[in-house]
Amino acid sequence: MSKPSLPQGTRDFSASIVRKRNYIFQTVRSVMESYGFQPLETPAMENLDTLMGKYGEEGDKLIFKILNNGLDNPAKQDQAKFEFDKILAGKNTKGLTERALRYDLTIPFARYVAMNHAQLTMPFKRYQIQPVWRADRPQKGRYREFYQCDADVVGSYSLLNEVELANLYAEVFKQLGVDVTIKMNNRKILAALAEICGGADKLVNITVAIDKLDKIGLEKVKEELSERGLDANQINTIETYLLIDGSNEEKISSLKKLIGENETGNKGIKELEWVLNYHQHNFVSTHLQADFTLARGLNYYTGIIFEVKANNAQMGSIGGGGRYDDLTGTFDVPNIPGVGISFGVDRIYDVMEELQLFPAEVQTGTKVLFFNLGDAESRAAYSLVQLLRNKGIAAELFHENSKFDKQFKYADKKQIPYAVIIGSKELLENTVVIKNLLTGDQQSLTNSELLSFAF
RNA sequence: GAGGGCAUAGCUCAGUAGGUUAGAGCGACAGUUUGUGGCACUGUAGGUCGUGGGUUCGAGACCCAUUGUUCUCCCCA
Repeated sequence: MSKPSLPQGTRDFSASIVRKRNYIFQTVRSVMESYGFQPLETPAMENLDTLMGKYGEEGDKLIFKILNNGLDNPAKQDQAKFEFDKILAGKNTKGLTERALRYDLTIPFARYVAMNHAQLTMPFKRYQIQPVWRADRPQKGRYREFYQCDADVVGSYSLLNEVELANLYAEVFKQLGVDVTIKMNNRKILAALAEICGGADKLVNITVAIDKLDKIGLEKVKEELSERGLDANQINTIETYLLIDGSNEEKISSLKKLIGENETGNKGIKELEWVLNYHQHNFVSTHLQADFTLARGLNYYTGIIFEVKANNAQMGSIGGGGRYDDLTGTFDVPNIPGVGISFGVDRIYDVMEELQLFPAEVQTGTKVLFFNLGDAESRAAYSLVQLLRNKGIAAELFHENSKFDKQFKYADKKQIPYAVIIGSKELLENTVVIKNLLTGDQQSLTNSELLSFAF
């Protein structure tokens, strides 16, 4: 047996990391619950049909497929070889694989809504926190298994959803202590820009190029636009658009001049203004920023789009989302609109680690360690341990009758704040010695005093 | 899909121009010290140098291949 190892792009999480990650999950979960979102969990695997073709050609390649069982059955080997040849010819894969690991949470959610829409109370608000898998080449901050954390509302066209989702973002990051900017734009505004630049068919080219602005800079974006077939005049218009700056109000008024009478564009501006103004007098408004350079790569967005950036950290977006019109159309259930957001848990973790935002309490494990000084002594200790555990205090009895030295070291390593010592003398008197391992102070307590001790 | 870097003890890494018996720190274990820890000191264990070939009198080091890992680009979270 060779050295055990981990599949590429996966990670083990040790205790302190799990605790910190759970702290993020719990915060997100409790805020989502307080906004009326309900939990949903879907299977790790979906039918391959459900996933294929939903993420574009590149995405299809990154779906982890699960090999069918029974392919090694001698009676079926000819069939298996025949199916394999079909795959080599680029044809269907049913004979060898018909299931795959979930690639994101959105399509499984759409599948769920399509299957259950008749029973669901609309608008339906769900959140989902589960791992997803991608056969991507791992690199910094990118893994083959990672968690997504999504909240979506389907069956409602109301902009109040966007208002609440912006609020939800602000609330979660306030609770986590991360100072953020919530950037907002509207796909309708980008669509208007495309129309002004000569045609709606240019929309995808324009959004893909603009999406890279942060990364590659204005000049490179212009080059890319040129490569994608836009002429100098059109690029000039886009540049004017990208250079719009100032406060939210100033930006919108500049944009209105540029957009002019374009109907889609004005609708988009109106929606954006409405959501921004809704938050005028609360803590959310200081975080909201109209940003017309925000594009987002995914093409299914049709209305307002979001992206969250941490203000004090070098890090890409730590959250994103937007409105899409026809989530379940691909499953033949038309006319269910939706809007959703997502939290980038791994990146949020990195930001919080960098800025040291995890509270110390996150790490507390065992509160008290009972020393083991022999069979009779440890029996007395064990019954006290159980009583403390029943009171919700994390307690342990050291399992070996080892030297003091060793038991102390165990407590140190696990950062256990209290030690309780029951020796022959204490055993006779029904008392314990409790020692604060940080200060070194110790005192003698009766057993009943120990049970009401403030740990 | 394309292109780089790295691979030596449980962990982090040294290892000069190829030359005897491959080192350090941390960690583990034991002792100083069997009812009071963290420190200190002393000692012990732990390596077929990722794998397979090749060059050489001689390879941890050089060459080729292979596997793993990591990073960049594409794409994405």
